[in-house]
Amino acid sequence: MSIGYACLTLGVPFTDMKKCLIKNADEVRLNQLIAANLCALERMVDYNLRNGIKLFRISSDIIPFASSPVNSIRWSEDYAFQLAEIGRKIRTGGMRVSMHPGQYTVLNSPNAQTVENAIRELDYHALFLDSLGLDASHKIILHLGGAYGDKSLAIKRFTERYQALDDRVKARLVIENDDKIYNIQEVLETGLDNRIPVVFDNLHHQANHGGDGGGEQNWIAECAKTWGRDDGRQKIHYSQSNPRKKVGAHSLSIDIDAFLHFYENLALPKPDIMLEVKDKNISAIKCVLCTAEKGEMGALEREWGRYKYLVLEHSQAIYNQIRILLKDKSAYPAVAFYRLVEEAMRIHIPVGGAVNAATHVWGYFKDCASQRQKADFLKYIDGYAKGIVPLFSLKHKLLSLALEHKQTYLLESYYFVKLYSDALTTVDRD
DNA sequence: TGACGTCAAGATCCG
DNA sequence: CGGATCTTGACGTCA
Repeated sequence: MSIGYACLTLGVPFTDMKKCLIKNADEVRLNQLIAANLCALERMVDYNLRNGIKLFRISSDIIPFASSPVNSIRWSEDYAFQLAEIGRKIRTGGMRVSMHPGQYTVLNSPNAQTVENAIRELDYHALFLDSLGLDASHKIILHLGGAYGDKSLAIKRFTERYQALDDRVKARLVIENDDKIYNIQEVLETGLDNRIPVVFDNLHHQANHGGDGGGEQNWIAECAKTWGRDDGRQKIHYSQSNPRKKVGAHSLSIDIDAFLHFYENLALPKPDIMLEVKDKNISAIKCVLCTAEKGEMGALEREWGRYKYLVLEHSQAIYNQIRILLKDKSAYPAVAFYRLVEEAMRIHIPVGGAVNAATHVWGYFKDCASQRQKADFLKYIDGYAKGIVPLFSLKHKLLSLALEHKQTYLLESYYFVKLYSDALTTVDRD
């Protein structure tokens, strides 16, 4: 059983996917982007393996405009060496990857051009995974598509077009219930009829119920039957909703107690679990460490190193509690640790806490920073305390310093993860 | 015709 | 000029 995350790796430098506008997509630009994105992918794979993350979704943006005529680069040949090397790391590390074409890849459309585009897009995804040298257990996930006023006809069109796909695509394709149109019952029927493995998505299921087939654990058990010998372990998608946003929106982070409740109810053998959550790899590590059969204290201490300034700015008291919790090196209090982290994150940042944390982080630079940088920092922290400078501007200054002075420990700190700062200022209530 | 979802690029503003 | 902030793009379906 593996737990993983989708597409983006937060808090790890130089893992961003680069893209461009279609009007700027000439051969030179596209080659730059492909080369940069493959480097980024390799960094993500390295990071995942360092952190025990064995499941990962590769962004469809990895090769920009791959299925469009604007991109005529023979990337699978020109970058064969890099692709093979990344694939070798994935295989030898025991990692499983997947890809998920977006909501605009619609195989069952009545529009012939849309279908042709969808087929090209699926061919691209299969070629990418083939170029990594990975077997058919590394999947491509797709939704059934639109309803067009007649679901059974639309499913029939999906089936016909599925059957006509290239064998290399068919070997990898799996289908998933969506939150609006096709519920798990309909997807499961389609999967059984066509021998296509089915991915159960719990949040889509909440939004779009199917039939009376019992609870989500029953559906997961039914979906298990669609996974054949060459398909690898069953996969599911797990996410929690963000109560501050409209229904169906993914949560900022995974609530560990709710996750463990779900996890413990899973029948054996447990499926691979792809988390769909805003804080991506950060929640993936949380769930990996909290379900580890024999946890290593070192891994927990590395996590604490990444969380500490973030926790400190929210609550000095919880910061102190975690330090005490982690003193006993013979224990492995992963769940207790994450409960405290979550509790800290629910506390609104006090000005004093933010100043305190920023001052701690500044401590890394006080010997190496120039006079100008020092004056700059003092100006920012003073401005923040007076309410003139926003907190994220102060943090941005510190992040620039960390980059310039190559403080790799700080660069991996969750203190700088923009998502957590944004969440404090963004209110999107429905 | 706009909302949907997503992220970074691109555009623009500001000091 | 560099940094901060706002807008656009790329896709297809559906109300």
